Amino acid sequence: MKNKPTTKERLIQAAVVIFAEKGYHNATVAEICEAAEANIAAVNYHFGDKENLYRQVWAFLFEKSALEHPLPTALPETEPERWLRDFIRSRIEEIFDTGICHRLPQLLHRIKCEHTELHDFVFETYLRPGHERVTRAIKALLGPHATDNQRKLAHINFMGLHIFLNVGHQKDKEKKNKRQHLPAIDDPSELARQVEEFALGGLLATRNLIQHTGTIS
Amino acid sequence: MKNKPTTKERLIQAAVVIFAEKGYHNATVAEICEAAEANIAAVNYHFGDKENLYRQVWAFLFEKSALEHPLPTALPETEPERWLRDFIRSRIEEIFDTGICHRLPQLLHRIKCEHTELHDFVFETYLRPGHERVTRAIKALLGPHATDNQRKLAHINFMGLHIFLNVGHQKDKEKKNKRQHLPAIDDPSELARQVEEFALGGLLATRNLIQHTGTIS
DNA sequence: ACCAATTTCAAACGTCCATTTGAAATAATT
DNA sequence: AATTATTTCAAATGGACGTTTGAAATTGGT
Repeated sequence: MKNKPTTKERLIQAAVVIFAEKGYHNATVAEICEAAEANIAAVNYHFGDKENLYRQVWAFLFEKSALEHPLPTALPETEPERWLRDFIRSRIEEIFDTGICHRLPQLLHRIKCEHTELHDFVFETYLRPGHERVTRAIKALLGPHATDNQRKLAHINFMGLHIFLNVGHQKDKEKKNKRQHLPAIDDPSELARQVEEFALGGLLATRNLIQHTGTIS
Repeated sequence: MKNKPTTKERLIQAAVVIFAEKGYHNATVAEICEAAEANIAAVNYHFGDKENLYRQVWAFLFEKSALEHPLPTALPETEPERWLRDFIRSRIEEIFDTGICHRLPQLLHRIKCEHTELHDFVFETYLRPGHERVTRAIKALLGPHATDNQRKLAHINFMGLHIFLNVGHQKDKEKKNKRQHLPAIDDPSELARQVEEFALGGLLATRNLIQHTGTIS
């Protein structure tokens, strides 16, 4: 009852881990094949080239994580504050997922660092829907007086929180021995709570700023 | 009255730009030498190797930017809110500096992406003092009830704002044609104002959360 | 058992890039 | 002017890595 996975499957599995830990450029085809117990030529045979393997890894991982850590179901416009809180929580649970799903934000962290068209491909293919729903929630929360520029900046500030948290977490994973940036995460839920609070506090303060200063036009 | 800079100086100048735009690994010695109008062997002759050139670039840039965009002078403990606001403003002015100084956050953005001991070197050599003063300001602002973990997380959230803003700004610079993440920055000061407001709003909300839920201990 | 298609394999190829080398050119010293 | 030290230069070296190749091994169908 071994049912050893096919070479192709083993390559994907190995590539998920190695791409996530080292990024696209620093990962070598040789080490992926070695980890998958496959020949050096296996990647090119089964996937054509390294880049296509990378795309398959994304497809595999994203599909998996979208099931376990989906976007909040409610409409972002109706209860924007609630929606944004749930969104953050989902992202943080994904970061600290103990299964395979934490490889997705890890991979995301990596790809943001390499300038390649792969980044655009990933954003357009996988990230845009979530991005647009955040946009709508923030628009609803800030109210009709906010300018597009103010919304964009608030969006950046909002997203920066969990994304940067992810960066810190990835760094901590890399160097287990050294001093850690993050608190020990005995309880991701409590951590998520604090990030939620910071994010909403920031957004509401932004709303106040906008309403009090008013805008020309 | 030409007074053409020495080869060594030209190499540094060229390397600042190229390292900042492409990062350490993607920048080649050949292109740096070409931009500096120097021979391919010039880097090794004047600096020993590529890595050492990189360190010299940091020393040069950091010194320059520390003069133009210094940390706030006040003690972080006395008026933490004021100090943190000034800190953010200084960082944002640096990001949008129109001279050479914007290369520093750009370089910082790059180095965070490459896993190399250079990152640790840079942090320990240049960034630690600023880091510690932020720590103290946040500690003062959150009050004595906050746990170390809560402070660490608040610190991450706070720093994430301008760091992630920098990331977005760098991305926008890379692909001028494509859709931009950030608002057009006609006025960095107004942008800084909104980030300040978000940051302090977030921190104060965090303080409220801590005081209301209370901590065991 | 035989043939054809698929998959695996070790070796080789080609490219990119940091670094070295040793000679040539230039500057500094006497 | 002659000698020495410094700097520049083109070419070569060597290593890393993605990809190709063609033969060998395995699998599937009849």
